[in-house]
Amino acid sequence: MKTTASATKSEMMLESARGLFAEVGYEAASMDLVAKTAGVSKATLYAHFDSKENLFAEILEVENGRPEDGDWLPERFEGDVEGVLRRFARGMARFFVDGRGLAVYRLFVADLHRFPELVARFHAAGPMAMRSRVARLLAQMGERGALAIDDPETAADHLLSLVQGRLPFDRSIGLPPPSEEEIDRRVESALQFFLRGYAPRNSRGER
Amino acid sequence: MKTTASATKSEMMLESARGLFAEVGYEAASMDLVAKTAGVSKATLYAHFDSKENLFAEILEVENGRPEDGDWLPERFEGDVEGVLRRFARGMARFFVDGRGLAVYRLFVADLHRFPELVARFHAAGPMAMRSRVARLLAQMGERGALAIDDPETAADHLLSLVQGRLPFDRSIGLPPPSEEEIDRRVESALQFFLRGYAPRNSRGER
DNA sequence: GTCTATATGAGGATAGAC
DNA sequence: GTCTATCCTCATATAGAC
Repeated sequence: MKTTASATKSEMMLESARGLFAEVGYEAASMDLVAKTAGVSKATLYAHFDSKENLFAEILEVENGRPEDGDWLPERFEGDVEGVLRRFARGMARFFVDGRGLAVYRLFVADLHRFPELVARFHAAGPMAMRSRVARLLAQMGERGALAIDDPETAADHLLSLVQGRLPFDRSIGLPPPSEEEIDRRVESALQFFLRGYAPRNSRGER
Repeated sequence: MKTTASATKSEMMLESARGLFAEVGYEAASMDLVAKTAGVSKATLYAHFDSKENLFAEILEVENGRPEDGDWLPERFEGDVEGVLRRFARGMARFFVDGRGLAVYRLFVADLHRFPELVARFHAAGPMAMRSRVARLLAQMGERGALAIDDPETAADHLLSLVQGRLPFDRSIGLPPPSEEEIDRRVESALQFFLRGYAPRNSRGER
């Protein structure tokens, strides 16, 4: 079964490259190392991917565009606002402390500027797609009067900025991950602040 | 005047390295290029700085630790809260769109993890020092009853996260700078949101 | 498709003359 | 202190056999 064997090696190479790029960045992930980790020769690696840049682009596209498989970002709002937003905020905070969000964040900031032709596309497929989904959720909460949302996109920016905070930055520079309790503490204070700022207006039009 | 000539060459080298590191990052800023840009030979460069890592550390320490010379972050609070915070927010947004803040942000995220022994010190001297100054300012506003600040450090995190938002990230990956109007629009919405969330409580202890 | 072996070039660092 | 010329390592990429 040639195809199966081929597919397996292909997947090994992709998987190795994915892990190495995310772990050590573009420069430090040499093709030698990728090949060695995947258990193939460099020539084989180059037979599948024309160049290192090419390999990088393919990996990043998959990582970046893959919809978040966690169950913390629902497609539509049901239930109580605070519970839904807390679930989302906790999931996203962890996504940026140890998960794929952190890996993509580092690769974007450290290396994406070298591939100007990829910037717009990846930005739209990654960060902007996430913002759109959050904005849609907040808009639904606004429509039901559970929050006072004038501009969903801006509100989404505010929520995302607050929940991420310094987490991806601190992690990227090499600081150790905060404890679970510390993450939840930060998430909770950001969440309560967000809910205060976007609380529905009362009958006199005040907050 | 040997010393003057020496000092001049020294400064040329430092200035070139500073600009190149900030512009293209650690890897892409080769010692060949630094020397060429400074108008000296590589041997001269190495006579002044033992290694590239050494040069990087010296540059980053100066850039990072230099107190912000802009006049948008006052040492102590006087005047009206909204005006002071608006001035601060606008200054900081621009600092992270085109200024030294952006350069330091990129160097930190992209390259600092390679120098584990520098992380803690630079983090304390840079981002944490900024946070402390903002926290002090917010604490003073809280003491005068102009804002409801329970935890100044956390409030400072919230303000900094909101004002920076996606700006340094977007700029780092290679997106063009937003217009002046766009910056001010984002700053204003972040500011109004912050003021809502930290508005002083009324006589019944409500917001 | 996959391997071993190698071409080619870039970049960090140094030797030795002045 | 400063230069020119050079060493050496390592990384991308390829040639050629199987």
